[in-house]
Amino acid sequence: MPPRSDPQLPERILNTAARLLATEGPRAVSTRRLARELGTSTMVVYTHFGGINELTRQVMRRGFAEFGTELVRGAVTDDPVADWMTLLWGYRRFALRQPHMYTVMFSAGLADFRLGDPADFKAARASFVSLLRRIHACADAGRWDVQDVNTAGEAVWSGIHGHTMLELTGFFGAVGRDPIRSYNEIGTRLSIGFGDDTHTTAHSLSKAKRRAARADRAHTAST
Amino acid sequence: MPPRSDPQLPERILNTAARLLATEGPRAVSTRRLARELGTSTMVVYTHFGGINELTRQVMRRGFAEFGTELVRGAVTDDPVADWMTLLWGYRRFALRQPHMYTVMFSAGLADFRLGDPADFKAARASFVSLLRRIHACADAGRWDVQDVNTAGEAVWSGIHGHTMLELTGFFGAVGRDPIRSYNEIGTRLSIGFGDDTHTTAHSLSKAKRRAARADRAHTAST
DNA sequence: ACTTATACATAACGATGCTATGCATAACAC
DNA sequence: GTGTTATGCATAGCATCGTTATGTATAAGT
Repeated sequence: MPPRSDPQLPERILNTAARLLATEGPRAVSTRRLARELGTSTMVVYTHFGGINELTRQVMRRGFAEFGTELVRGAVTDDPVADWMTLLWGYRRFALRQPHMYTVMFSAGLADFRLGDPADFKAARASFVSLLRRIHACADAGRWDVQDVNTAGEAVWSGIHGHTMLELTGFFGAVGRDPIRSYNEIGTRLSIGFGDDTHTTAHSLSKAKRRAARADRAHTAST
Repeated sequence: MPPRSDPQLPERILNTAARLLATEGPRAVSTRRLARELGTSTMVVYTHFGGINELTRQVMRRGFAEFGTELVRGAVTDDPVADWMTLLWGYRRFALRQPHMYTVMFSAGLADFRLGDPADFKAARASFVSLLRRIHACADAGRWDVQDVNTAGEAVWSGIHGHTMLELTGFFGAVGRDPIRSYNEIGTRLSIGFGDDTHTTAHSLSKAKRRAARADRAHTAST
């Protein structure tokens, strides 16, 4: 019953919104800007998404999917602590590559995201579950002594999320400090705090850093 | 040369802005809303502050001052780890009492704040320094083995900042988890990770929690 | 072929930050 | 005491934002 000149207009709106978010930040994702980019009117956002908030939620859902694949990427080896640290570096890599997306996902938008349907929240929680799995492996291997995996996961997530937010706001650059060094510190102290030996933790750390460097090179080469 | 009907109008603007931020959040702090509250025009914000960003910076400066006094409040005892954990609970207490202020201070506004004059940045860093002092005490007492106090401080700050942001966005409430439990976990694992004994850390933790409960009661009684 | 429903454009409302303009007045020079 | 000057403030307007009401053209159903 409608004209529907372009059957995949919703898809194009989503792509444009994601591109504008990545390149120019959240403020560039406006109904009028999208209409200008797409050659349409501002109404298309409301016909297909119901508003700018709902559109942002859809973009966030994509972000969480991409975030999830980034976190699962790392292989499972015989060194679960190194595997865990690899996930930590993957976490940081995603945030640095998509700073605007990460900021929207975990600060401004998270509250709205939570209020939506439970399916949305599960998308966000999926990335957290992959962290829990790595923690569980460390406990199973006898490296860590973890009573409650969820609590441990929340502590780890707090550390890497806080560091990421501080790094994205430019704190480390402003005081001339190295963010990699403190990121190492978080992983190291937590691993020891969970019961691992100091030297084996250091060994796992250097292993994970080598993997992270390889992953960085692989990405920069592919793009 | 000016009429200057009210010599302390800037002060009143600041007070109103701080009140609106605390009670209704950042979106309520607009030039038109301020003009309505104060019975003036929107121009007063520009004559006295140059714009809404500069006004926000001034409000943040106040926030950091209050934040600093909250963090220094705790006494220095013969248990430096307990003193450090007391600072952590004070950190959380401030954020929960002034959620909007904390959010502006450490996410949206921090970047702008950094770009201002160095005096502003020192105000923000002062609260960080009081954290470093507590860490130094733990190392001096032989409880912790810390190579670089700054790096350790950044790791600690990342943990408590990340946890605070997650709690303020409503994450723990959404999944039905206890934020106090994971906040304990952060302090405990980091303290052990820095080299402290597991049992003495637990002892210091319970000591700090008793102090925090007392501080909470003292505040609720005074207000 | 006619009816119906709907995707989209146009236009407008209230809100935002900010700027240009004008005025009334307090502070200065004498 | 008088005149000049500079400035705090109000008014009005600009561009932008999200959203809604309205009209129209067209694809789908009968």
